[in-house]
Amino acid sequence: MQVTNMKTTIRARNPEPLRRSICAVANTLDRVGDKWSLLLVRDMLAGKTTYGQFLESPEGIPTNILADRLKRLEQFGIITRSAYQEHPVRYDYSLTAEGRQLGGVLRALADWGLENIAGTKKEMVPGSFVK
Amino acid sequence: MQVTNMKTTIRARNPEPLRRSICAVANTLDRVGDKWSLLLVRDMLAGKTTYGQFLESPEGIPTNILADRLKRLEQFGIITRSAYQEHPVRYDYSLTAEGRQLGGVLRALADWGLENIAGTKKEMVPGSFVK
DNA sequence: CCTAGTCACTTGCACTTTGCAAGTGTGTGG
DNA sequence: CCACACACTTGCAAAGTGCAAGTGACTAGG
Repeated sequence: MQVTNMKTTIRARNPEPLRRSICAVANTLDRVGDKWSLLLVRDMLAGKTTYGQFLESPEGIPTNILADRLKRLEQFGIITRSAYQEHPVRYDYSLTAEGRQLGGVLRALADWGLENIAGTKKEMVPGSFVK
Repeated sequence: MQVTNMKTTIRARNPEPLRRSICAVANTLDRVGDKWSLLLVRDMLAGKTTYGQFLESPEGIPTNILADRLKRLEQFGIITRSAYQEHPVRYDYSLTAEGRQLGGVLRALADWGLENIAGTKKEMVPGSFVK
């Protein structure tokens, strides 16, 4: 079918890999709309900064997914990586201003869950969602 | 099909299939934290109600995913399905009060995208996010 | 009555992503 | 030299996604 080839051609030529539409919601979901990314943002808003700390969260993110998500979020400009020591080099991760703005999304998700899913709790450091 | 029946049976019997943690954010993401669910909620907030209308959205959801997500969202109590005509039976879908409360999440996602992703637009019917 | 068309799905299958376990590289302390 | 810790990377099976094609119920046209 021609339509499929067209789509592929458009994708290959377009510098923005897979933009599903110009909708702000869809584009945001393409960056952080998966099972893990926003949980990492949550952890960073709660003060976590290192690979090891992210692994301690109760949801139990797999290590390969964690490494991949940290890369992605850095590419999107949501987090930054910097060495906090040499010998051996150890990196920590923290939110950019852009990433911190996701606090609004996190707050909305938490509010909805608290109101509509029994047994959920707001486990955050008090005030961490409040910019 | 046996597999599908199994899945359905397990879900029906087990009120909470896979709870990753008690965190409100994580639980909300387990319900709507995928690539498509929140776009369907967006469409319904914009006034769409039928299967065919959801297919018209610019993101191009595959039909099998659409059918699956409508089932899931109904099971979670976020949407309801009802026949809007007999002969032939045709169903339409609309948000429950619980589902409409996701408007807050959608608004937060849209705000973030508008501010941080170039070329995005708020394509919604004016005021549709504002409860 | 036969054919074409619409709507709402379902099915098949290739491809992609996820998740568990195990391994790797670079260092420190004993 | 050995054990250990941290921060990853790799292998591979299982699950999820997406495209295309098919199905069933019905309707309108010739």
